[in-house]
Amino acid sequence: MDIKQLQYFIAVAGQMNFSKAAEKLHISQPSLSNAIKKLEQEIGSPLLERNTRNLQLTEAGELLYERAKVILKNMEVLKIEMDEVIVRGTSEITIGIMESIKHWLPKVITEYKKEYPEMMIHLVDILGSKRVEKSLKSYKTHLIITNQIMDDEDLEVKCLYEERLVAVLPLNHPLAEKERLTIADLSEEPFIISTEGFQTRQDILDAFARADKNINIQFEIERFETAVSLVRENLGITILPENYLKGPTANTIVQKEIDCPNLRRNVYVVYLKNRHLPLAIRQLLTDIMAVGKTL
Amino acid sequence: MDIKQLQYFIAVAGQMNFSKAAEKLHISQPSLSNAIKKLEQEIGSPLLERNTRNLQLTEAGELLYERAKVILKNMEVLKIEMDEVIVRGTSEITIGIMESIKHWLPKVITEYKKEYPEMMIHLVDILGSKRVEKSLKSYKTHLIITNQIMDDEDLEVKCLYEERLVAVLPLNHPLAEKERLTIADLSEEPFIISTEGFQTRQDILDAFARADKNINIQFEIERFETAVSLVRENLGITILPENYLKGPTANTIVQKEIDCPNLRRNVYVVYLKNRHLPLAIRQLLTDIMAVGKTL
DNA sequence: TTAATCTATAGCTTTAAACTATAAATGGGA
DNA sequence: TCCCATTTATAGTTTAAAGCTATAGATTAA
Repeated sequence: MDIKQLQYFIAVAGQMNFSKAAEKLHISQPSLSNAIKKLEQEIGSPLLERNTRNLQLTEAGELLYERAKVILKNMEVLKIEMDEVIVRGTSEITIGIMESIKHWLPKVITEYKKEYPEMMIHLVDILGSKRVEKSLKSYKTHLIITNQIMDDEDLEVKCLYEERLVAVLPLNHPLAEKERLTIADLSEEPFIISTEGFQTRQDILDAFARADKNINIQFEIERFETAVSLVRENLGITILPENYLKGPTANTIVQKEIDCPNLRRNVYVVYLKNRHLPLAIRQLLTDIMAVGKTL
Repeated sequence: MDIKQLQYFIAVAGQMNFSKAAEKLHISQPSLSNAIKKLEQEIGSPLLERNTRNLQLTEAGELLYERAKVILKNMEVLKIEMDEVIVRGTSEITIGIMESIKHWLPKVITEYKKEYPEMMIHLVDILGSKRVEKSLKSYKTHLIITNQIMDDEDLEVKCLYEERLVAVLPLNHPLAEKERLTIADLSEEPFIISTEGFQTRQDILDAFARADKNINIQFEIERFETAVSLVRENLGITILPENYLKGPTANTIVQKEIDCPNLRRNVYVVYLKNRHLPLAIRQLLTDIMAVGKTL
């Protein structure tokens, strides 16, 4: 029983048709028939009930199909890992990011590039917790930086830093004059919030619920940048992570601390626990993890 | 990258010697050298640092070694499962048991044999919780019947029945006359108990601890039969599951209920969650699980 | 330097996996 | 009912690769 035989069998069981499976495998139909026949002899039992019209898996076939899929998946992952572990002239790394880390990630990458100039870095936007999991488990991204709270035993989650969420108001907004701002103050204002699936949306809704106040949602957005534009146009107010507001944006709106100790979020770096990360990527991970201290 | 190549590499990495690995694999040394060379070409990186005196794994070699071991293990398990799923004239099943189920297991097997007369049944004694886990995970036993409390996510644990633990006294023992028996009554008596690692030992010690009473251990035994013999010879008293005492033993000692609601134990059937059990074994499992209702 | 030990190379043989051509089986439609 | 379309199996041949033996080359210990 070798890998090729399992691949052939998976193709037949997947297509439920020898001829089409053979085509997909780029071999002739008789070769495939022969290969399956040999596999059945080796196992000592038929795997398929053949009929010129219908194919059907036997009990043994069903079992082999389930198990072989897992083994082939492992082989695929092995190939990916072996490719990555090889020290080549140039190598690649893919990081899933969210927009609100723009204030520190470029600096970390600049430093990293001095040590590893040959590394090609892909930055991919990842939205929502399900995509975090999927992106990592399909081996598409090496690391993901997110504020999504992940609860999956296959994932390693490291907290980078904690930051406050602050109110964002248009210039000249009445609330900007107030000494102290509470959830109650924001309750009746037209509110701009992230769409379903974003952790920040949940954090904000939780804070309003705990304060037992209503929230008057008028806009749902996917990017903080959109939220800031809407605020600037006097269409509503919002709550954003304080670090996101650093930089040129700062003078175009008013940001104000809110009297609410729970209005905070954590930023994590997440990766697959069992994935082998080559040295160059482990180094970037270390650099990223150090960012919490310098912030 | 196929299974054979991985096997060859594992052999070399395990022996750290091409010639000895070749011998173990029953192929010539040049064939093995060639095979590893081809594997390295395919992967695109050396797996071993060669020296006529010392071999050493490269980083890629280390990674492949770890991953390949898992894949080969999966292949082995697959072969076992495929062998078992095939309906042959005669087939085998191995059950791990403890002695204290002799009062019902033979009956279940008698009934089962009427339906599956061709099944060969191995009964193996299993002592202690670590051995339960090991025996299942090495695919040596299909099912284990035990009172050990197992906490392992790979294992499926089904409770068959609950039974009382009762005091076992020699004939004419003064305590046999008492109307009601408590832990306190047993506290100073010379006590016979199972050795470390048995659930029943823990259950008894827990009961004494909860009652805040001393236990005067004089004998440690591995089999309940031994305990009963010692009691019969007036060397001490003990506590055993009530069902164990059914049958001819019953008249040679005195058994007495103890005023202690926690002095009970559960009997479980345990098997590997992800193992494919062929129909004939699933049927026996069903028969065993039905025993709790008839008891 | 030499002997011992180990891996690599060269050239040959054998095995098995692929191909093409064709036969056999089956079910649907004329 | 019979024939055709579809699909899998068989036969025979070619090609590729995996194995073998013999031997060379490299390294260390004596």
